[in-house]
Amino acid sequence: MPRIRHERFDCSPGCTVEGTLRYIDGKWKGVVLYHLFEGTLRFNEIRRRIPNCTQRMLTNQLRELEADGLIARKIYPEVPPKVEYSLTPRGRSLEPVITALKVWGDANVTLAPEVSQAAA
Amino acid sequence: MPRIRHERFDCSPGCTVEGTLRYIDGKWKGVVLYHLFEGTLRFNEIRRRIPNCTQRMLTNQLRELEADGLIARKIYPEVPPKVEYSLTPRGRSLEPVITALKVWGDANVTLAPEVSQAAA
DNA sequence: GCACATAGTGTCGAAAAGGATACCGCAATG
DNA sequence: CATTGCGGTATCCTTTTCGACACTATGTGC
Repeated sequence: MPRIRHERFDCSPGCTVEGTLRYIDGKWKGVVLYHLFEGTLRFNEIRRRIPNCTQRMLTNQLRELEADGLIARKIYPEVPPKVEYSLTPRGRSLEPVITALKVWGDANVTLAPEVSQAAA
Repeated sequence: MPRIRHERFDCSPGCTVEGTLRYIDGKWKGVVLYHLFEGTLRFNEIRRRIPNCTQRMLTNQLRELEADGLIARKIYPEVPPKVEYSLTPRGRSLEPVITALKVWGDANVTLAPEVSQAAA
């Protein structure tokens, strides 16, 4: 479950902003959503796209996104397990938001020079 | 200091999304930014607009936003202290992002029933 | 028989975020 | 003299988040 940022969302006129943030807040949710905009992916396909994320964390994030109705989880009862993740319409409706975040990020999140080389 | 979501932002194609999130992540940053879009505000003016936020947390969030170059802090060396907060150009450039968050939130973050009647 | 791939789960512990409360100096106000 | 408003700090504590690591069952290939 994501951090519950405010138990009530009428605290202030801008609180739906925080409300949206509550859905995409979580260390890897933004990236997961981003990759799912490309299309349906299996668990390990996502995992390979986000190598820094541990299996347990990925499971957590996917479960939270599913609980929030943003992604759908389809299990194929085969014997090498197969699970596919895809966006729900609600999840897909986040696209402009993610896009806005990406646009700003591309312009402003300078993959910091000292970070990109040292990454200490 | 905000949570450092990823020490590297080249981990995955969608990582600038997370990079942007890093700036606005923090329990009250979204609301603070939202209010500052209205114009310059003094410390206690912001505080009164976000009554659920404690003084310590507000100070923290403002300091982080300042450190990230999103807001400017102007101190008037008067004897009843006076400090004004305003957006920097960089902060103002976040407006489309905050707006996208708000638009989605207004449509999808259903203010809990008892809340939405109060908001009506 | 052994390792590998699949999609997870369980437990532990460190670190960070966030909340509660008390305190600061100073001026004006009552 | 006491209180209020200003813009914070300092301290303590709880909750949440996140990462490391080990473990599961099943089927296939070697």
